Formats: sequence, C-alpha cells, structure tokens
Amino acid sequence: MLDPKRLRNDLQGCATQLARRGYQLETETIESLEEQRKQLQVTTQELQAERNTQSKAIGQAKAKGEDAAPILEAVADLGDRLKAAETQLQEVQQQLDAILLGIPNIPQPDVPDGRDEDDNVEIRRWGEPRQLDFEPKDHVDLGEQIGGLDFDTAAKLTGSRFAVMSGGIARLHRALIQFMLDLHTTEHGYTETYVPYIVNAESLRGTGQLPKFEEDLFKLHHEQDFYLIPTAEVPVTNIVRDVIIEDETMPRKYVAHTPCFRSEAGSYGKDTRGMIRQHQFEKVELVQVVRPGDSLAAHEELTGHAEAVLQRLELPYRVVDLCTGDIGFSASRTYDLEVWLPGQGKYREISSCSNFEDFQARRLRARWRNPGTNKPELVHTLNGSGLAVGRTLVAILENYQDAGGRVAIPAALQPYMGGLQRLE
RNA sequence: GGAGAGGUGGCUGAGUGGUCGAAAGCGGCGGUCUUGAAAACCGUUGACCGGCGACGGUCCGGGGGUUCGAAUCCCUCCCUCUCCGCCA
Repeated sequence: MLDPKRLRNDLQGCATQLARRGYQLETETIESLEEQRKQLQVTTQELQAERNTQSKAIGQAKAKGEDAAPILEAVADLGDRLKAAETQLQEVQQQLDAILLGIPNIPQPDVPDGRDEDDNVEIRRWGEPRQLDFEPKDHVDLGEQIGGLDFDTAAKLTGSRFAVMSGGIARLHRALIQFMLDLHTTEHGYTETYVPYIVNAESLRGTGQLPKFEEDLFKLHHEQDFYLIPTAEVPVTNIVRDVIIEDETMPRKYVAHTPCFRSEAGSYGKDTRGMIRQHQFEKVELVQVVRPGDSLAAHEELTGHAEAVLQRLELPYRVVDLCTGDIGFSASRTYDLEVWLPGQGKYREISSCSNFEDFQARRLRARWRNPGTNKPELVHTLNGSGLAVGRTLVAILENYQDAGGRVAIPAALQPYMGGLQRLE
C-alpha cells in the first residue's frame, strides 16, 4: 500500500509515477472520496466529542445525586445522528480502502521504463553456455532416458502441470534443497525457518497477493479463508506482521524451503511441456526485513546471495533489471536471474529478487523502533528466490548432459549425493 | 471430538456500566547521589487517525449488538491454556 498521506498531498505526482508502469490512477474518484471522507470525519468526531462530554456530565450528575433527566433529554437523538454519520464515514472509507489496496507500488526512479518483458534491461552475465558438439536434449527427454521424471503418472494422480520424480533425479532434487539451505545459513547469514504452507487471507493481504490476485491461488474448502501458499514469501514475511522490531534484532534475514502452489490461471498453453511451470514446486526463499535506509544495499546483497547458488553450481546466467511495465504489483524494483537452458536455447527466469520498500510493511504494520527517535517506523521488506528448485533441476539436467544423454553431477552437489558423479 | 478456564499497555497483572487510555509491579528512558558502578530516591514511559498548531478522535483478541455512556452486559468468530478421548 502506498502512503495515504503521500497520495493525498501529491496525488498528481503519484499518478505520474504510477503511469510509468502502465497504471492509471483514478485521481478524480480519489479526490471526491477524500473530500467526502474529510467532511464526514469532522462531523463524526464532533458528534463523538459531544457524546463524550454529555455522557460524562450524566455520570457526574448521577454521582452527585442530581437529576440527570434534562441532559438525557438533550442527547436523546444524538445516538441516531452519530450512527448515521459513522455509517456514512465507514462506507466512504471502505471505498477508499478498496482503491488503495489495488494501487501498485511506485517504481524506483532508475527502474528502466518499458511496457513488458521485451523492455527489460540485461545488466550482467556470468558464465559461458557450453559449446556442444551434439544436439542438446531438453530435460523431459533426458528425464525419460535416465528414468525418474514422469509427467504421465502425475497427470493420472492429479492432472496437468505436476511431476513424479524418483531415484537419482528425486535425490538430486532433494540435494539441491539441502545445498541451498546450507549455503544461505552458513555463508550468507540467514536463519533457517520452517513455516505453515497454508495461510489465512490476512497474511495474503499483507504481502499483496490479495485482494487483487485471488485467481492465482489455491483456496481451501474450510470454514475459514485458507489458501495454499504461492511462495514462502507470504508466511515468512508475515512473521513480522503487527510487530514492532527492536533495533538489536535488525536486519532480519530468513531462509525457508517450502513447496509453492499456483493455479497458473491465465497461462494456458504456456510452458506446457516439462516442469518449467507447475502447479506445485519447491523453492528456497530469502526474505530480509531491514531498516528503511538500508533496503537499496540489501537488494544488491540479496541478489548476490541468489547468484552465488548459480555460481557454485556453475550454471551460466544473466541478471535482468525488470522494466516498469514488468515489475510485480508490490515491488519497487526487481532483478530477475535467468539461467541458460540448452534445451530451449535461451535464458529462463530462475529467481526474482525484489525490494518492496515500505509497501508490504504498511499493509503488515511491520515496524522498527528507531533508536534515534525511539518512535516506530515502517520497515522495508525484500525477498528473492534462492532458488526455484524445480527449474534449477531442469538447468542441471540440460547444462550437464553429454552426447549419450547422461548427466554429470555438479561438484558442489556431489557431497549431497553420496559422492555420485553422474546420472545415467 | 467431549468438558472447563482465559485473552487488558514491551512483560506480569488489577479493574465487572459512568471523569478508565486504563491501578500496581517489572522492564525502558532521564535525573539526584557516587571516582565509577550497584543500591536507594525522584521524574518519565503505548499505538494510530485528522490538523501547521492548539486540540480533537479511535483503540482493553476480531466483528456485531444493548445503552445517554461498554475493558466491564449480550451475540458471533478467532486464539491460548487445562483435563478426557483419538492420533503422525
């Protein structure tokens, strides 16, 4: 959520900033609602003040044993008038809130302008795609040859966009998770965290998935509004919801491995082959909660932590600065990490590292007590995949294949595979 | 699943219709004293909204209701704890 004060004081400025990302702010509607809100709030508060003083007077009169009847008569209709004003105020406030919750974050000034992913800007590359003297297979064919990657069985068990893994591939998948968690906890200073895979609506509102993106989520049949998490970002970031964090425990750095569940509504026909786009996938997620002044540096640092995984695995990748038209709803800036996939002959997203500044924190009421002023201030939140495990598995299969369709195990993973050097 | 007890400020905990945003203690902050520290003593100490400000308003788990007036009464939901049953 944007700062309502900023929106009020600089509506046109906000509209201009938001237009960069293709969002049209309904300035007239907001202005008119805001005006109504102000009036109604003043009226309501005046009536409340009157009720308070009169009620106090009644209390005092009764305490002294005086007759309170005249005052009671004077305030007879006050309750009704107050209720009417409160109801109107509430209605206007709700309309205003609904609009406010639907406004995306303002991009940072140096985010490149653009309409869609074609306007994203590559900022660096790491590693060279291997020169192959044979026609590379994609991970589906490799999986079939090695055995242990089975989409047909998954379709029988559930439906499309699921996978069954077994044997060496299943182990490699698990090894990746262990490797990533170990790297981030022992070398990057993150605290390993285990969280629920089911969250309530309030948590999803806090990180920005609700109310706007409900169709992307799996909702449970349950008395309460429960959803499967689309990313660990939701439960992990919500750890600090409604919390005032003491300075000594800042910054907070969490790493969590969870499955992620996405309905992929609206992506029919996209990435239908293989395990690039699944309804269920594993991810190791990095989340940082930092002091408001520190988020730009933290964003670079966190992106570097995600890159370190690819570097250890010796997978060629590039870093892309998402343009204003492509960054997510809650983000002020996002770097995507794209890994080289020989089976597709292109770079594909494997991690997305975002700075949300105070956008999520405001929804979460996540604050930090500034030792300088001793006052609570909104924190800044960030997160990034470190990494998407399924896609990392795909990248290893495709980048480490040989002419015979066998797959070497990256050196960094061999300790996690009992010393095994290749899948065949 | 059955029975019961609770949810109050950073923490413990009092308050069961009227100057209660809320006693007291702890903790925090400032001060006196001290070479310094401790102890003792004194003072101070919640968040949010509107307003340049004076100030006004809201908040005692969430929501709704009764009342001139609710932390206190009623309804409902959520959460925690204890006992029994079941269970990875």
